[in-house]
Amino acid sequence: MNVCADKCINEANVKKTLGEMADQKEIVEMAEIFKALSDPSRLKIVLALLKREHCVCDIAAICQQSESAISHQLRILRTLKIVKNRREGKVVYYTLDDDHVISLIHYSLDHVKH
Amino acid sequence: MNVCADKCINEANVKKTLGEMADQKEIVEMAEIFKALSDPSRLKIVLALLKREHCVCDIAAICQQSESAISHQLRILRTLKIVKNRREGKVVYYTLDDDHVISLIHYSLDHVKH
DNA sequence: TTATCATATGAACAAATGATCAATTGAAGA
DNA sequence: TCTTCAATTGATCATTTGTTCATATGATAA
Repeated sequence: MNVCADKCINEANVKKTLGEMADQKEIVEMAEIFKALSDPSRLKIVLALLKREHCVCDIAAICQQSESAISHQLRILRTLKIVKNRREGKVVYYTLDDDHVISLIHYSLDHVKH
Repeated sequence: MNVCADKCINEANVKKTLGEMADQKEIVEMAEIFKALSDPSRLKIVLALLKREHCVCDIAAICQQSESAISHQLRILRTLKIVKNRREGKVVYYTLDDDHVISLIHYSLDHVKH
C-alpha cells in the first residue's frame, strides 16, 4: 500500500499531506455544494432566494430565463436540499433550506465585494 | 424596461430582489471560483496545497491520477490565479495563490466537518 | 551533444451539463 | 365537467468538461 507506488519525489511530504487531508467522502461532499453554486444561472437563483421567498415564475423573471429552465435547476437544488418549496394553490414558493449554504454564500459575497 | 415583461406574480417582490441582488459581473465572478472547486479531483489538489507546497508528481501521487491529468487541472487553477508555481531545476512546485480561496476553503472545511 | 527526467501541451473522445420544446400534472374557477 | 394556469417532467441536442495518449519543452547530467 505504498502511496508512491509509481513515483513521487518527496515521499515524506506526500504522506504527511495525505494524513492531514480531508477524506474522500468529505471532499466529494464539498465539491457537490460548490458544483451546485458553480453555474451562474443556478447561483443567481440562490442569490435571489437569499433575499426572500419567490415563486417559480418570479424567479424566471428575475433570472430572465424560461420557467422550464428554472424548474429544472430548482429540481437540482431541491435534490441537494439547498432549497425547499411550499405550494399555495397553483403557485409554488421556494426558499433556501441549508444554513451552511446560506452562510457560505454570505461569506463569498463579502469576498467578491472586497 | 419592465422586468415582468412576460409574466410574474409578485412584481413588487421581483423588483425589490432585483434591486438588492449582486450584479451579473459579481455573480459570474463568484460562480467562476465555485466552478474551480466543483470538481473533486481539482478540489483535492487545492486541499493538498492548503497543507503545503507540492510538486506535480507528488500531487499526482496524492490524488492517484496521472501527471498529465494533474497538469491540465493545474493549468486551469493557474489561469484563475488560484495557484502559482516556482521551478527548481526540473521540478515545478505549486502553492495556493489566492487568500480569498484559501479562507473560503477553510470555511467550508469547517462546515463539512460539522 | 545526447539521454533522461519532470512537466506541459494538443488532439481526440466519452461523459456530463444546461437549455429548449412538447407533453403532463395538479389545483382552482367557470 | 371542462378550462385555465403554474409548475414539472422527459426527450433531445449542442456545448462543456475531464481524461487519455502522444508529443513537445526545458533543465540537468553523462
